[in-house]
Amino acid sequence: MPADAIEARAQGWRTLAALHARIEDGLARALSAEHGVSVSEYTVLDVLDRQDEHHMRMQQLSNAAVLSQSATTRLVTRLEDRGLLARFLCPTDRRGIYTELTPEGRELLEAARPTHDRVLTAALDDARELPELAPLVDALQALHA
Amino acid sequence: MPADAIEARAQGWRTLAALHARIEDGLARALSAEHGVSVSEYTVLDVLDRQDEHHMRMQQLSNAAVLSQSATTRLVTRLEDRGLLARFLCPTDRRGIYTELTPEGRELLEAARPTHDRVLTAALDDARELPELAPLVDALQALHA
DNA sequence: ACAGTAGTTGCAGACGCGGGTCATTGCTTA
DNA sequence: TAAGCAATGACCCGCGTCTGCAACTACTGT
Repeated sequence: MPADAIEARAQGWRTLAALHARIEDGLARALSAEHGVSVSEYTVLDVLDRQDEHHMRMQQLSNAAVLSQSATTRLVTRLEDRGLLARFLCPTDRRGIYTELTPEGRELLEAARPTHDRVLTAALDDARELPELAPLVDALQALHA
Repeated sequence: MPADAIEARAQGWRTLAALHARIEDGLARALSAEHGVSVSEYTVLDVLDRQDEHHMRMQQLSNAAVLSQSATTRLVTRLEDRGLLARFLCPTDRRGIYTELTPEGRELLEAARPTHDRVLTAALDDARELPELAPLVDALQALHA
């Protein structure tokens, strides 16, 4: 592989990392301030809600949130303590534990989603103004158009 | 703004976040295992090396690494303690502090860069196989082609 | 068939580390 | 004197690693 192709990849990665950091930071502040949840927590609630059966095993969850198994346990425990989701044993394999949103969890999610979308839009528009990030923003828009 | 445009942005963000997490995780493990530096630390070394004058002020550094001022101080201190970079007073404004790579730092960076590039390439190729990430990977490639 | 045993999987707890925030201090510059 | 830059320390949080425990699976020999 030619050297400039590698450099192009590295540069792409730096761009992606920069954009990610900006968005993540904005989301973290807004979600925490307005709804008391971290980005990971919001992600878990969101993923659970999008799930067909509305429940998941811990491992799927940790995969979706890109967290370690241990971190997932703690995150779910936090959310469970706040009454936002519930654990129940998997009937067919009692090692497994399902989690599902409670009504309170769904309520918070629906309250937080506008915040999430607003901040995300703002962050993207913001990044759109920076010459080094603008191309990636556009590419992102085009992905699911 | 139409609802499906918002959903498209949200989906784009989830894709970006997922790809970012995968790459970051791979880089973190490899850089830590093979060279004993975190991604933030590598980033700082790399940014310093790319700099025209090969030195930067703390604030620029914290901006580049997306860290708080406090975290930047601690990070620089760690690297300084390991002899990888050095601090010196900014001659024109003695409130400012410049940091620059030491020969050891440059050495480590040059040893680590192949690791970085290898893992990055592998992570991208890996993501390229996943249908939900492939389009973004391609878009990233095209950015700096 | 069946009990025994080893290995695997799913989750939770303990520990250390790096990061964020806030407040304070020491210089330096305007 | 007021404002700016960096260092430092206290404190809290959340994550990763490693370890442990319980439940399940698969293989073994009788």
